[in-house]
Amino acid sequence: MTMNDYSFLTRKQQDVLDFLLENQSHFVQPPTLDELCLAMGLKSRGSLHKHIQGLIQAGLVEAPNRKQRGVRLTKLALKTQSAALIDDLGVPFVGAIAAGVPIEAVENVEYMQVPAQLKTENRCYILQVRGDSMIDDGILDGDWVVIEQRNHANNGDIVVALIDKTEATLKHILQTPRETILIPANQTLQPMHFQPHQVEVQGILVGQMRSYTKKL
Amino acid sequence: MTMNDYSFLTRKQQDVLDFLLENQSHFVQPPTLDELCLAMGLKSRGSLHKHIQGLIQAGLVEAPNRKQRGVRLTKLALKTQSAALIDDLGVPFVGAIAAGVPIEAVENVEYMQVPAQLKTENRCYILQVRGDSMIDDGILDGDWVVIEQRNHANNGDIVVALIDKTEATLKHILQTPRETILIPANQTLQPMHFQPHQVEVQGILVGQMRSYTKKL
DNA sequence: AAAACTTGTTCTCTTTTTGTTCTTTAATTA
DNA sequence: TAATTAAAGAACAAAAAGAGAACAAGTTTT
Repeated sequence: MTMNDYSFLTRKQQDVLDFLLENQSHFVQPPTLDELCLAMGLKSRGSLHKHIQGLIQAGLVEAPNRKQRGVRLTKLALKTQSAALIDDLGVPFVGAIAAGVPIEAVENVEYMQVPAQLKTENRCYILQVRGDSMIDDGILDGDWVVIEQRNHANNGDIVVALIDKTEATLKHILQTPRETILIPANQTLQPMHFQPHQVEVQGILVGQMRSYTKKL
Repeated sequence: MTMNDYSFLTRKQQDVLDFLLENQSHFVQPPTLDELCLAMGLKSRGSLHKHIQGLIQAGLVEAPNRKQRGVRLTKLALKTQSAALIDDLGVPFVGAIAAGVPIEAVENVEYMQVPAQLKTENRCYILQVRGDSMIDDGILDGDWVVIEQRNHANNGDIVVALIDKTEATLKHILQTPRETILIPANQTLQPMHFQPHQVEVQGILVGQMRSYTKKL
């Protein structure tokens, strides 16, 4: 199984690279040529040496250093790996959403590590909830919600809706040909009725998170 | 923050460090060079001495002290060890918790990548909530909760409590000298009163997650 | 207090490991 | 068949690891 496809690498170089990537860890000593030989089923260091040289030329393995031995991957190699395996970057936290106020964006976008279960295949982002309009659905003030970026929704979905291009809010949506209704999950609040063209779906709720120790 | 990169250590230095980390708890007193030699199968203190010097330079072993002998690890060494374990694996998902039923453990422990905001420095694990006993706190059936492993709690904390060593439940806790009260967050349910010795705290709630797409 | 023992340190010397280079051999391709 | 490529193995130098002796400063035993 090749994890990365560097077409300019030979077959054996690929194999070596894959092995290094799989067994790489910050906390383990990089393997020596002999150990790599054993792992790859070679009997001579000399044979392996040529492949390593190729990987060094490709910038995927650190240039040898008389002082620091072992075959270690470069940052480049590690970077391309994480990009290939999972989106290791996480999900961007873009701001807070309060009923009736546009999304207040954060200046420096942070990325949060989100478990796979809380996101979808498609582009997602994170908002922090302000207010109690969804409290009956167990979405409290301060919760983070994972939103899948979309411009359409099904009836009953919880959506990020932009009203009249000015106000953003998190609500249940009910769309009919004549009107669009945004329904809070809070017995003290009333559903809001709009002309369909007034409401723009910006995403649907796919995940939610809460911290009981860090409040902000 | 600098990544814990031990790659500047030589093989043997790493071996010695590993040994010290693994057996650290077994030593009443920090081991002497001779004891370490014996343990590592060396015949000369002089050989070992060089490796220890390397570890001292790396800040992983305490600088020697004529008065206080033995090889002792620094705080840094202990810290980086636990950091290595937790960061790589994520948080283990150990099972489901329903009011009045022991935790049903999953057979193959999965690890979930949890955002830093939802966990603490200490050991955490994940449970899936069954039932509606905490619904007024916005904790719904099917939610995942992140629990910090602990055996004590403060009044008002939401805890995983083991009752009479048989039933596990997620509730608010109120401890007095005479009794321990477990309080559900559900208007239709009553607080439960116990003798203090009947209730065992297994952890406190530090984070919570919900998926709107994957139900199980 | 003196002798004997521990413990960490330093030194020299030897052995082993490791990366490199080279030649030879086997396998594959043109 | 000639040319190309990959592997094996030998040889080598530098680094790392090890053994053992010697020594100083402290402990313990006598």
